[in-house]
Amino acid sequence: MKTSSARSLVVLPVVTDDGIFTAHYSENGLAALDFPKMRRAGRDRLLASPSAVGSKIPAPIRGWHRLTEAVLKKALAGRVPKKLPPLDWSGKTDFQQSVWREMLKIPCGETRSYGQLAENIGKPAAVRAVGGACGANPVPVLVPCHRVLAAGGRLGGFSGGLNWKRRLLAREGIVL
DNA sequence: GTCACCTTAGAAG
DNA sequence: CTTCTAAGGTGAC
Repeated sequence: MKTSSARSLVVLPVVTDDGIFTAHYSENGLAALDFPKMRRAGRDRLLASPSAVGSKIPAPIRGWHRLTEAVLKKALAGRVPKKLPPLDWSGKTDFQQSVWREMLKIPCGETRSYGQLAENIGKPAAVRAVGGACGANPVPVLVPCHRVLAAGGRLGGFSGGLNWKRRLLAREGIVL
Protein backbone atom coordinates (compact mmCIF):
# COMPACT_ATOMS: atom_id res chain seq x y z
CA MET A 1 0.00 0.00 0.00
CA LYS A 2 1.16 3.50 -0.70
CA THR A 3 0.61 6.39 1.68
CA SER A 4 -0.26 9.82 0.38
CA SER A 5 2.84 11.80 -0.44
CA ALA A 6 3.74 15.12 1.10
CA ARG A 7 5.25 17.87 -1.01
CA SER A 8 8.87 18.70 -0.49
CA LEU A 9 8.94 22.23 0.90
CA VAL A 10 12.58 23.11 1.42
CA VAL A 11 15.87 22.00 -0.09
CA LEU A 12 18.99 22.73 1.94
CA PRO A 13 22.69 21.87 1.46
CA VAL A 14 24.69 19.99 4.06
CA VAL A 15 28.38 20.74 3.78
CA THR A 16 30.65 17.87 4.84
CA ASP A 17 34.24 16.82 4.25
CA ASP A 18 32.88 14.30 1.75
CA GLY A 19 31.09 16.88 -0.34
CA ILE A 20 27.81 18.74 -0.21
CA PHE A 21 24.78 16.59 0.46
CA THR A 22 21.30 17.91 -0.30
CA ALA A 23 18.48 17.55 2.23
CA HIS A 24 14.81 17.76 1.21
CA TYR A 25 12.22 18.59 3.85
CA SER A 26 8.47 18.30 3.83
CA GLU A 27 6.14 19.60 6.53
CA ASN A 28 6.57 16.25 8.26
CA GLY A 29 10.33 15.92 8.37
CA LEU A 30 13.34 14.90 6.32
CA ALA A 31 12.02 13.45 3.07
CA ALA A 32 15.25 12.79 1.18
CA LEU A 33 19.00 13.14 1.35
CA ASP A 34 21.10 13.15 -1.82
CA PHE A 35 24.75 12.24 -2.17
CA PRO A 36 27.01 15.05 -3.39
CA LYS A 37 26.54 15.35 -7.13
CA MET A 38 30.06 16.44 -7.89
CA ARG A 39 33.28 16.32 -6.00
CA ARG A 40 34.39 19.88 -6.71
CA ALA A 41 32.79 21.81 -9.50
CA GLY A 42 29.21 22.02 -8.27
CA ARG A 43 29.86 23.61 -4.93
CA ASP A 44 29.46 27.25 -5.68
CA ARG A 45 26.39 26.70 -7.80
CA LEU A 46 24.71 24.66 -5.09
CA LEU A 47 25.54 27.08 -2.30
CA ALA A 48 24.26 29.97 -4.37
CA SER A 49 20.96 28.29 -5.23
CA PRO A 50 18.05 30.49 -4.17
CA SER A 51 16.17 27.72 -2.40
CA ALA A 52 19.17 27.11 -0.17
CA VAL A 53 19.69 30.57 1.23
CA GLY A 54 17.90 33.84 1.77
CA SER A 55 14.25 32.85 2.01
CA LYS A 56 12.35 32.27 5.22
CA ILE A 57 12.55 28.72 6.45
CA PRO A 58 9.87 27.41 8.81
CA ALA A 59 11.16 27.01 12.37
CA PRO A 60 10.60 23.24 12.62
CA ILE A 61 12.59 22.66 9.46
CA ARG A 62 15.46 24.78 10.75
CA GLY A 63 15.56 22.53 13.79
CA TRP A 64 15.43 19.34 11.74
CA HIS A 65 18.18 20.61 9.49
CA ARG A 66 20.44 21.35 12.44
CA LEU A 67 19.90 17.76 13.54
CA THR A 68 20.48 16.40 10.07
CA GLU A 69 23.79 18.23 9.77
CA ALA A 70 25.01 16.95 13.12
CA VAL A 71 23.82 13.40 12.53
CA LEU A 72 25.18 13.16 8.99
CA LYS A 73 28.63 14.35 9.99
CA LYS A 74 28.63 11.90 12.87
CA ALA A 75 27.53 9.05 10.62
CA LEU A 76 30.18 9.87 8.02
CA ALA A 77 32.76 9.67 10.79
CA GLY A 78 31.57 6.13 11.53
CA ARG A 79 29.92 6.95 14.84
CA VAL A 80 26.41 6.19 16.06
CA PRO A 81 23.90 8.99 15.54
CA LYS A 82 22.17 9.64 18.86
CA LYS A 83 18.87 10.66 17.41
CA LEU A 84 17.55 11.29 13.93
CA PRO A 85 15.30 14.05 12.66
CA PRO A 86 11.76 12.87 11.84
CA LEU A 87 11.77 11.01 8.53
CA ASP A 88 8.92 11.58 6.09
CA TRP A 89 8.32 8.34 4.27
CA SER A 90 4.91 9.28 2.92
CA GLY A 91 4.45 8.27 -0.67
CA LYS A 92 6.43 5.10 -0.08
CA THR A 93 4.98 1.62 0.16
CA ASP A 94 4.45 -0.30 3.40
CA PHE A 95 6.93 -2.88 2.22
CA GLN A 96 9.66 -0.31 1.66
CA GLN A 97 9.02 1.34 5.01
CA SER A 98 9.24 -1.97 6.82
CA VAL A 99 12.58 -2.68 5.16
CA TRP A 100 13.92 0.75 6.11
CA ARG A 101 12.69 0.44 9.70
CA GLU A 102 14.50 -2.87 9.90
CA MET A 103 17.70 -1.32 8.53
CA LEU A 104 17.61 1.35 11.24
CA LYS A 105 17.95 -1.46 13.79
CA ILE A 106 21.33 -2.56 12.41
CA PRO A 107 23.93 -1.26 14.86
CA CYS A 108 26.85 0.78 13.61
CA GLY A 109 29.73 -1.51 12.74
CA GLU A 110 27.50 -4.51 11.99
CA THR A 111 26.02 -5.80 8.76
CA ARG A 112 23.10 -7.91 7.60
CA SER A 113 22.43 -9.72 4.34
CA TYR A 114 19.47 -9.01 2.09
CA GLY A 115 18.19 -12.44 3.04
CA GLN A 116 18.36 -11.76 6.78
CA LEU A 117 16.48 -8.50 6.31
CA ALA A 118 13.82 -10.30 4.29
CA GLU A 119 13.36 -12.83 7.09
CA ASN A 120 13.23 -10.16 9.78
CA ILE A 121 10.31 -8.42 8.12
CA GLY A 122 8.49 -11.72 7.74
CA LYS A 123 8.94 -12.09 3.98
CA PRO A 124 11.78 -14.57 3.58
CA ALA A 125 11.09 -14.99 -0.14
CA ALA A 126 11.26 -11.28 -0.89
CA VAL A 127 15.04 -11.16 -1.03
CA ARG A 128 15.27 -9.33 -4.31
CA ALA A 129 12.51 -6.97 -3.25
CA VAL A 130 14.63 -6.02 -0.24
CA GLY A 131 17.39 -5.12 -2.65
CA GLY A 132 14.91 -3.00 -4.53
CA ALA A 133 13.80 -1.24 -1.35
CA CYS A 134 17.41 -0.54 -0.40
CA GLY A 135 17.95 1.08 -3.76
CA ALA A 136 14.83 3.17 -3.25
CA ASN A 137 15.97 4.41 0.15
CA PRO A 138 15.51 8.20 0.06
CA VAL A 139 17.78 8.84 3.05
CA PRO A 140 21.07 6.99 2.50
CA VAL A 141 23.76 7.01 5.21
CA LEU A 142 21.26 7.84 7.96
CA VAL A 143 19.12 4.86 6.98
CA PRO A 144 22.09 2.52 6.68
CA CYS A 145 21.49 0.75 3.40
CA HIS A 146 25.29 0.42 3.17
CA ARG A 147 25.24 -2.07 6.06
CA VAL A 148 23.30 -4.54 3.92
CA LEU A 149 25.61 -6.94 2.11
CA ALA A 150 25.01 -9.89 -0.20
CA ALA A 151 25.16 -13.38 1.27
CA GLY A 152 28.58 -14.66 2.27
CA GLY A 153 29.87 -11.18 3.12
CA ARG A 154 30.06 -10.11 -0.51
CA LEU A 155 29.59 -6.45 -1.21
CA GLY A 156 26.48 -6.54 -3.38
CA GLY A 157 25.37 -3.40 -5.14
CA PHE A 158 24.73 0.23 -4.25
CA SER A 159 22.81 2.74 -6.32
CA GLY A 160 24.81 5.64 -4.92
CA GLY A 161 28.00 4.03 -6.23
CA LEU A 162 29.91 1.13 -4.75
CA ASN A 163 32.79 3.34 -3.68
CA TRP A 164 30.42 5.13 -1.32
CA LYS A 165 29.36 1.80 0.14
CA ARG A 166 32.97 0.73 0.60
CA ARG A 167 33.88 4.06 2.15
CA LEU A 168 30.96 4.10 4.58
CA LEU A 169 31.67 0.55 5.68
CA ALA A 170 35.37 1.29 6.12
CA ARG A 171 34.53 4.29 8.32
CA GLU A 172 32.62 1.94 10.62
CA GLY A 173 35.56 -0.43 10.77
CA ILE A 174 33.94 -3.11 8.67
CA VAL A 175 36.34 -5.15 6.57
CA LEU A 176 35.32 -7.44 3.77
C1' DG B 1 2.29 -5.99 -20.61
C1' DT B 2 7.45 -5.80 -20.39
C1' DC B 3 11.77 -4.80 -18.43
C1' DA B 4 15.51 -3.81 -15.13
C1' DC B 5 16.97 -3.75 -10.31
C1' DC B 6 21.74 -3.17 -4.20
C1' DT B 7 19.61 -11.35 -4.29
C1' DT B 8 20.25 -16.19 -3.46
C1' DA B 9 20.11 -21.30 -3.08
C1' DG B 10 20.55 -24.95 -5.84
C1' DA B 11 21.79 -27.66 -9.82
C1' DA B 12 24.70 -28.58 -13.61
C1' DG B 13 29.17 -28.15 -16.54
C1' DC C 1 35.28 -22.19 -10.31
C1' DT C 2 31.33 -20.49 -13.79
C1' DT C 3 26.74 -20.39 -15.61
C1' DC C 4 21.96 -21.07 -15.43
C1' DT C 5 17.31 -20.96 -13.16
C1' DA C 6 13.47 -19.38 -10.51
C1' DA C 7 11.24 -16.51 -7.18
C1' DG C 8 9.20 -10.58 -5.06
C1' DG C 9 8.05 -5.81 -5.10
C1' DT C 10 8.13 -1.69 -7.68
C1' DG C 11 8.61 1.99 -10.87
C1' DA C 12 9.61 3.30 -15.70
C1' DC C 13 7.94 2.92 -20.18
